[in-house]
Order: sequence, then structure tokens, then C-alpha cells
Amino acid sequence: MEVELTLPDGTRLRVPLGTRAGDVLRRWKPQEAHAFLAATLDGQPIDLERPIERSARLAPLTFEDRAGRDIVQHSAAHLVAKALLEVVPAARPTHGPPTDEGFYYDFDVRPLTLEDLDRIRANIRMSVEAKEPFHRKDLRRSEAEATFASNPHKLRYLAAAKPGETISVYYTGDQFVDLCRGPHVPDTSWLEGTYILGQSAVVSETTPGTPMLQRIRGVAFPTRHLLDEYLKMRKEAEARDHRILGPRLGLFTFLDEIPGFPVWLPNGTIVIRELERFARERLEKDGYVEVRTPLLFPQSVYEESGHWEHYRENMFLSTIDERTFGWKPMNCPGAMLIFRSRARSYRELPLRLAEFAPLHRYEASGTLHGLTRVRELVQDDAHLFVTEEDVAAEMRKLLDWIRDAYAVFRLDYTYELSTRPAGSLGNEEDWNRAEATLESLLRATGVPFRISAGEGAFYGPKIDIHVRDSLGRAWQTGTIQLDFQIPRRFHLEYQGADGQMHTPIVIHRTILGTWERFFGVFLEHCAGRLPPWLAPVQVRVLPVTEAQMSAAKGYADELLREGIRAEVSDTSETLPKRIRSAEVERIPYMVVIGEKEIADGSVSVRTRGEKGSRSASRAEFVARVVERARTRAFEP
RNA sequence: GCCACUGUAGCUCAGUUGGCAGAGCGGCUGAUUCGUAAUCAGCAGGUCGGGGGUUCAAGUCCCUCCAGUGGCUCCA
Repeated sequence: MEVELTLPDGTRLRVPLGTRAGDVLRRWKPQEAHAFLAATLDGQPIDLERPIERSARLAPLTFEDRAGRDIVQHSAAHLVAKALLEVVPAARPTHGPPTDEGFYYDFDVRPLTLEDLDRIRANIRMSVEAKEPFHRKDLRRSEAEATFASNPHKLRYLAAAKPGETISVYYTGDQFVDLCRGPHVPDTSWLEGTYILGQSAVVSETTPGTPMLQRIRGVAFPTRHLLDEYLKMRKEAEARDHRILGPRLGLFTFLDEIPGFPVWLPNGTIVIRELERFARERLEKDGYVEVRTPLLFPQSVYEESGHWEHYRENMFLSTIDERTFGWKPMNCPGAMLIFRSRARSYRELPLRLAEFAPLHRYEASGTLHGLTRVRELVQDDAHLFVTEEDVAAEMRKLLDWIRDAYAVFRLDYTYELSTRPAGSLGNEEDWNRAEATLESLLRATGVPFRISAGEGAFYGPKIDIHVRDSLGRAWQTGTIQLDFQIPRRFHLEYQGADGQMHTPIVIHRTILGTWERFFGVFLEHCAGRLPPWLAPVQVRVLPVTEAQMSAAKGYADELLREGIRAEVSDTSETLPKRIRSAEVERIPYMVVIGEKEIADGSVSVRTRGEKGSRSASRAEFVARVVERARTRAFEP
């Protein structure tokens, strides 16, 4: 009996039934076969050693394919499990999937120490050198249950398998066997670049309420060389860490006395002021009004808003005159009270109230992280009071705003649409209509988005914006949330054209999110090289010798008069040293003034990061800096 | 909050089996007046994260608290 296999380039090969996938692929492309680590049969991933039992489409998988990469990660997870069992035989493996970055494997085991990890690493090296094969074996359910009798986690997975489902196990070498669908790389030599990133305790995903599992995280590459490249990239990313750059550039700092509360230094305060200016320009254009409300509200207001019930654990509380006050974690209560403070007409809608107030949120100590997770923050926040007919138009304006704003920072972002959670308030019809509106608006933006079913707030669906830091960690920045509930809770109403009273819909929204998180991520994105409009010092004027000092000061004054943040370097260091200092401080423009420049009324301009200089007239350079700052150009 | 790890000068880091606390950069002072990424010299700067313990003796060993790092949970 023969089967016919169709390869990706259209080639058809007839081979005897039961021929291994790897053998077919080697015959097809002998020159490239060394890179094949698995295959797909009619799109389904399979092992190279798998016998083929029907005519089908067959294609190779390499590390370049996402599916192939995942197979390497997942195989490495098995390798880690095998090593851990040899180091700590009492450990019970649970599951070990690939992730976006690499892989992890969760174990039911005592907490692991660095020594354990070292022994695991050594064990992995031995396995890789021994080139231990991965073998698949199909088992009957009873056989599988006997094999994993001592591991309740695996038994639970078995119990969850569908009645007719094939149950397969994989051997790594002779001893270690794991319940797994596969496929895997042919042998452990494919896992030469396996690297353990760390360990942590995790809450069991499958069985909440059980003791914590220990997770080993890692990343794997087929060669040592590829791993080295990855490690080099990571090291470069670490050099852009905002927690290092911020204090070094005098932007912000963190103090032991006030964990989670960032301290904005003079340079950083300039940046925040510019960000607020940026946000306010658009607020004016888009018909917003800005308000200021207190930082503290009494418990009764939070009871009305729902925060007392849903958010109290995250609030700082104070007692004043025997009453309990909470430091506001969000701006909504103030906005609601303003709307309610007098009778409202439909003619005032949409009413858009913006507020940039410090917010306080009690975050668990272990979650604090530089500027990206703090206990005091400021959002570019606003609350829109709208009618249902307004929702789509307002949403579209917000999505345009987001597009424009993130383009200025050249930041890539993705959307997440979170839909109705269990136990939500309000009727299903409102939810469905709102979700459909949001989804079609998102689709129209062309920005990648995913839907998180059931992850919406209890009061309405939301759209979140995600960006990534230098190490690839995703952070939520902006958010747009539809709220049908809070207007009802506060008994908000306006008089319509029909003379009747109506309840508005509220849209909570931020564009960049919080200055803290957004700036932390952006600082890493630009590696500290802030665009001219944000740079605390935009121009440093450098006299070649002291003889040009007064000319340099005169020119700096000229720049200052044009609204350019300029300063003169007046130390007695050599010019190359002062250039270096300015580069290290990431100042966008360096202007050198020497005898020659004084003679012809020019300046010598060096742009950050560029070797050498070019000559410009004094007026030309002023005009250039003003223009780059006004247009918020990304590069100097 | 949970698990592991880390904490020596402003920063980056040395500091033998427990035996007198160091370097480079930065800072200050002086000299130098220099043409696009580091001029030279001198000086200052540390309760070795805090507290407790073991020891003749603790930066080093033990306990505890604080802060940080990587994850987890949660979240802008």
C-alpha cells in the first residue's frame, strides 16, 4: 500500500504506508533537512518519527516557524521536568507549556533554591550532550492511569480527556515519561541553548485553593549561538531600564522611605509639564473642560460609587473628625458630583470633564515596579456624559486621538476588548449592543486587538491599550470604559428635548493612561533619548575656550527668549569631555562656539548621537529647534 | 501579599577558610584654555540596608525587620 504526500512546493511523493514523516521530508529536501525539527500533516503538528498512514499534505517545521519554536520550548520544558525529577525525586510535574517568550513548567514540590536550579542546569547539560531521544507512545487510559498513579495532577488531566481521545505519553531518554500530546524535537541535542530564567511560586491554574506550585521559567534555542544572541539582546534591553535611566538623567527617583511613590526631580517635572501641555491642547480642540476636585472623599461617596464594595482593599483611608475618608483611587466620584451639582439639560451633552489629579492606590508591595506600578499616579483622565446615540461618535473620536497620540511617541500598541463578566450589572441587551459597537469601531482602526471574554468591568465593557517595555513585558496604558451603572448609582439625570428626565451614559477614559507608567515605558522605548519637545535641556551651548564664554551666554539667552530650554557649559573641562557629558546626558543639541563662529556669526551644531557637526547661522538654528519642538518631532 | 534571590561611598563593583573597609567613575579644590564621546594632580566621601544574636573578634555565620530584583496574584 502506498500513500501520496503533497509537499509545500507542490511536489507529490508516493511512499509506502507507514513511512516516517522525517524520512519523506529528507528525501524531498536533503540539503535543508538538518533544520527540520518536526512536521505538520494536514496542518497538524507531528513528530518526524511518526509513521504516515494516509495521503495528506506534509510540511516541515523549523525553529523559524512559530509552531516549530513552540515545539522547541515545550520540549525544553520536558527536559527541565526530567532534570528536576532527578534532583528532587519527590516532585510532581503538572504542566509545561510554551509562552510568548519561552516556556515554563509548574511543579508540585517544595520551594526551589538556587542550588536546586544549578543542579538542574548541570543535569540539562548532561542530557543535551547525551542526545537523548524523545519517543512517543500511545496508551490506553488504564495504562496511563497506572503510569501516573502517584501524580494526582496528571490523573486529573487524564480524567479531563474526552472518552475517545488518544492518550499519548512521551519518553525523554529511557526513564522520564510525561503525559503529553506532543510533538517534540527528535532528541535533546536540539535543546542545546536551553536557559533557565528563574523560579517563582504560582497559584495553581487548574485547582485554585490548593497549595502553591513552583514554576521554573526558561527559554530554549536549538543552538548555543542563538541563545548567546538572545542573552546579548536582553542585556542591551536592561541598559534601557527606566529605573536606571530615570535617576541617572535626573528625571525621577525612588526613595526607601516612600516605596511606590515616585519622586519627580526637576528634569522629570519639565517632562510631565510638557506631557500635560500636549494633552491639554487636544482637550481644548475636542471640546473638553477641565475640573479640579478634592483628593479625599468620605466613605459615603465611595459607597454610592461602588468603590467601597469593589475597591476598598486598594484604597488609602484616613480618619478626620471621626469620619472615614478615602484617598481617591480614580477621578470618577468628583466628576459624578459635579454633574449632579445642578440640573442638566440635553443641550450640555456631551459633557466632557477632564481632570489630572494625583490618585492613590494601595498596591501590594510585591507588585510595585519602578514607574510602571506605583501607589501614587496621575492619569490623563476624563469622564464623558453622553446619550446612547453619542456613544459611537465619541468612541470614534477617542480612537482617533489614541492613534494620533501614540504616533507622536512612535509606540506600537494593541487593543483589548473586554466583554461582559459573570455577575455584571445591567441588562444583557445593553451589553450586547455596546460590545458590538465597540468591536466594529475597533475593527475599523486596523490596530491589532483581542477580545477577552468576561473580563469587562462589572459596570460595562472596556477597551484597553497595551504597550511593551524594553524587556517585552506588556503594560496597560490607556483605557476606555463604558459605564451604564455609575450614572444610575449617583441618580444622574438630564432633561431631554422631550421634556422628560433621562440618565446619561458615562465614558471613563484615559489616552496615555498615567504619566508614570506611560513615561516609564516611553523612556525605555527611546532609550533615554527624549524627543526635543520633551528633553529637559534642549540645547547645551559649549564655548571652545573661556574667551567665548560671554558670546555663548549671549546666544543661550537668545535661545531662552525663543522659549528653548538652553544652558551654557561653563566648566574648565576639555571640549571633547564636555561633548561626551552632553551625549551621556542625552541632550538633543550641542552648539559649539569658538573663534571661527564668533568671526562669522555662525554656530557649530552637533546633533545627539551623530558624529561631527555642521555649521548654521544663529537664526537658522533657533528656527530649527523651535520648529522641531513645535511639531513634536521624534528626532532632533 | 506569595516564592526565590539581592543589599559594601552618589553610581558600577572588589573585599581570601571570620582578623585594620578598597578601586574606577562622579563630586570638591587647584593647575590646564583645549574644535565635537573621557587633560592632569590633590582632597573629601562608608554605623558595610536597620535591629538582635553567635564569637576574643562579624562586611563575612544565624534570626528578624526594611528596601529592591525576577516571577505569581492583582492592576493604569
